[in-house]
Amino acid sequence: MKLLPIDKRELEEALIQNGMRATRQREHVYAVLLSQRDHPTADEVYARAKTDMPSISLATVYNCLETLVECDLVKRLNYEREPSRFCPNDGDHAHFLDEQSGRVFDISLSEDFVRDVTSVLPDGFEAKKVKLSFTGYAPKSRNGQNPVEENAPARKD
Amino acid sequence: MKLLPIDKRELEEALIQNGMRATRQREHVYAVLLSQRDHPTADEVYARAKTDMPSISLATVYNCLETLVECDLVKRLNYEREPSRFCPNDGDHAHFLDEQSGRVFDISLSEDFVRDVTSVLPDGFEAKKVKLSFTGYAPKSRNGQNPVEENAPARKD
DNA sequence: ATTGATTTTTGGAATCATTCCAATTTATTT
DNA sequence: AAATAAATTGGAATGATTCCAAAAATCAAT
Repeated sequence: MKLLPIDKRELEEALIQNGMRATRQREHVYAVLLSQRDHPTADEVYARAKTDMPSISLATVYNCLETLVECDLVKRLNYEREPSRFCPNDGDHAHFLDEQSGRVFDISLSEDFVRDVTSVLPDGFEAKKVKLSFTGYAPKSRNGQNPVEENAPARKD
Repeated sequence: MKLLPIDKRELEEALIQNGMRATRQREHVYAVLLSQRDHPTADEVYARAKTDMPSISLATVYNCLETLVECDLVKRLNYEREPSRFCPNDGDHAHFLDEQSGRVFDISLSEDFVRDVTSVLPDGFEAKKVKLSFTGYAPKSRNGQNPVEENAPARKD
C-alpha cells in the first residue's frame, strides 16, 4: 500500500496548489483509495488505513478525504442518506448503484458526452460540477468477474 | 394550501396503487410541497405544514415525504451531507445548485435527452432511476425574478 | 354503522455519520 | 534551532433521520 512516484507527485502538487501540506496521513489515505477501487465509506477507509498505519485516527481520515475531495483528486458519492463513499478521480465518469448487491460501478463518459450534457442548461448557468448517477440492476457477474471497472487496478499505465 | 381535485385524485391513486392509505397528513404534506416550489427540507416542510395543521408531527412529515417519494410523486434531492430536500415530481428534470445563494433550480429535460443519457450504460445495465445534478453559478436574477422555474406556480393548467 | 384488522400518526428516545474542539504534534519559514 | 502555521488526535457534540410502542385513524366486512 504505497503511492507510486507519479501518484505521489500528483498529490503533492495538488496539495501545494491548494495551499496545503503533504503529510504521511494524506499520502496514506490516498494510497489506500488507489489500491482498491471499490468506493469505500470513510469507516472502511479508516479500517484499511489502520492496517499499515495503526495510529491514524478516524477524524484524520475524514480530514484527509475532505482534503482530497477539495483538491479534486477524489470524488465523494452520496446515495440518499447512506454514508458517503469515495473514489479516486479517474477522469469523467458516472456511477451506477446496483440495487441487489449495493455495489457501485464506474461508468466512463466520453468527452463528447460531458460537453453535451451541459447543453441542457439554459443561458447564463455555469456548471462547475456535474454529477450523473444511475440506480438499477447491474448485469449478473460472469464467473464472479464484473464487466466494468469496479475493482479495476489502480492504474493502467 | 389545499390540493386541487386533480392533484388529490393523482395522490389517492398513487397511494392505493402502492397499497397505502389516503390520509389527511399525506394530502396536506403533498399540498404544502405543491404550493411553494422551492425544494424545502423536511424541517421546512414541517414548519409550513404546521401553519394549517398545527398538530402534525415531525415524524409524520418524514413518514409522508418518504411515502410520497416511494409513490414517485416527489423527488428527494441530496447535496453532499446536507439535509434532504424535496420537490414534487414535475416530469423529468435535472437540478442545479447555485453555490452563491444555495438555491436549487429545476432544469427541464427533453424526452430525447433522457433516452440518450441511458445510452452511456454498457450492455446489461438496467437503469431504473437517473439523477443528473449540476453545481455552479446560476445567472444573476433580473430584477428579482429568476429565469427558471424555481418558485414557479404549482401548476400551469 | 359497529367490529375487527391493519395502517398511520405521534412524541420522545435512539442512532450514527460527521463535525467540532482544544491539546499535541508536525511541517514549513526565518 | 526557534518561531509560525497547519495538521493530527481522541473524545465530545451535533443534527438529520430513524426507531419505538402506544393511541388514533382508515378500511373491509358484517
